Amino acid sequence: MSPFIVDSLNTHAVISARGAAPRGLSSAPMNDLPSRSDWQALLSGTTLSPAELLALNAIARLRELPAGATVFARAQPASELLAVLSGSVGLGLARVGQAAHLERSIRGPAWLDLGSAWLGEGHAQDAWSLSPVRILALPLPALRELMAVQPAMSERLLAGLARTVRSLVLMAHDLMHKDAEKRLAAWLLQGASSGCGEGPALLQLGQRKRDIAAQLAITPETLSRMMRQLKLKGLIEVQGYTVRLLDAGALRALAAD
Amino acid sequence: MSPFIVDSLNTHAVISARGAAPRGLSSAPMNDLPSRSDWQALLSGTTLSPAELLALNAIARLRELPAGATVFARAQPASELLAVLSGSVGLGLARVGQAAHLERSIRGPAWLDLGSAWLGEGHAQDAWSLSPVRILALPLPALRELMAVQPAMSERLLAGLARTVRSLVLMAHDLMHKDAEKRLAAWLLQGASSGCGEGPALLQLGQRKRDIAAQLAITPETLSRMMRQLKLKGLIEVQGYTVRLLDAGALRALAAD
DNA sequence: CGCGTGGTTGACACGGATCAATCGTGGTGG
DNA sequence: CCACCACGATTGATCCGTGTCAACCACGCG
Repeated sequence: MSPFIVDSLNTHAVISARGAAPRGLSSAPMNDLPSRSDWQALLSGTTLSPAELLALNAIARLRELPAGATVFARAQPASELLAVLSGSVGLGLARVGQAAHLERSIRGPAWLDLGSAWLGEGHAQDAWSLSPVRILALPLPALRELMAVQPAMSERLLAGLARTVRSLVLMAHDLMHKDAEKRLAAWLLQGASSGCGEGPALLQLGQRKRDIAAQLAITPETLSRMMRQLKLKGLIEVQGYTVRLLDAGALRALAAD
Repeated sequence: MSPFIVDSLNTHAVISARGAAPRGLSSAPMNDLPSRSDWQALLSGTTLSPAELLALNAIARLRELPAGATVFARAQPASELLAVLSGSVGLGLARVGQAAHLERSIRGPAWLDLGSAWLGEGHAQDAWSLSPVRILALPLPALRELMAVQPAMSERLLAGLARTVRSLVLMAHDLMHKDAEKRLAAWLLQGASSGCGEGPALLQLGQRKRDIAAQLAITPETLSRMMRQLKLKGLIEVQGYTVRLLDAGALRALAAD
């Protein structure tokens, strides 16, 4: 529940919560509108025109939520497209008494639920903030009007949904055909590439290990054991919440089907 | 490889291949164009206007393939939206020497790959026909023009992609949190509901049990054992490729999270 | 009639979950 | 300031689900 993450391997270094850390190196203006780079990250493809930006900012609604808040609930009617601008949100199945079943975590800026609004059926899963978050909502009626005027917007949304489909297909594939070690290796490689493109292949975990385990569909105990395996094999170096990929090639080979 | 499916429990009844059977009770004109009901099944929402039908038929390309043919290959550039009109297509990972890794099977009429074309990255998985199939292809450039003229078409496509996302989220959820028995129960219920809405809850399997097992991410041996379990519990009655759901309520309870 | 294919069954092995204990850390209250 | 506690991670022991391997059966086809 708490956004603060604590380590415990040998050194037990403390890392700052994502919500408390500066959100990005580029531009994080404290005004009430999403920044241009936010929009660009969400709506891929060619550069957004000033007219598009203006129209988007006109219909966008922003919400700020503390850590642990419910962003939306399963089966709750969806009338807006939702994205997380900063912070991270967990998707999965929330359960009343017990710990939630985290299935995916989305770190902003990225789409949260780009699809449910187009079907009249409500959200497919629960969503809750893992840190303080800024949520962007695009009401469907206004977006429909915008799409009628700006046909290119439709294609941007289609591309966004297509990207979601792609990542889900990949996830399903991994769940069906890869064991825990393979999935962890693949996750480390993906995290290292998307996190930042430096050479030494350093990786800040950025969330509780139990949450990482949940997304890999393994228990925290197994995650701990698999990390030790990789460490013993000399593929990675672990210091609390910092992982250094020592042999990306071998990791890739291990993660391959 | 063969479209003919043979049973073997006690009676070993023979069921006809889907490709050989009449495709539907409604309308399956033998002309070269998709029927109105095909379009309506693919592009959900409100009824398609005659103008929309005309425009779609103008850009649609049809392909007929025998069973076991490659529909598309992973990483192959995708420049069209693909659907299967009749027959069924397997999605997954084809491997040269060995049996393919079937992950999903699509029975027409339904979209096959509605997303890859919008990203410039090629298909995410292999696709091959499990029976003789009729494939519908919508070239992207022509579709773009159509979307500019008919903005409603964009929304139909978005809804289609959203439905894909929903089913993939559901699949990932099941893979993460349900054991083999739960997944089989859920699959039986889903098959019985979508297959036909009659009361007795009869279910024709319609594909090889090993293919069913592959989609449930279990081995054929485990599928056989799970079927026997459910039979012993009195939840289902099995006769070859016909399954009768005796206690849908108990099945639902078993399949629940 | 032999052979190939697909399904079922049993014996066994293994991956990963579960349960329980321990450790290190940070926060809290006396 | 320090004892105490909550929480997360780690480790070990054990159990269970499911994959693997092998044998066998039933059917259709050449």
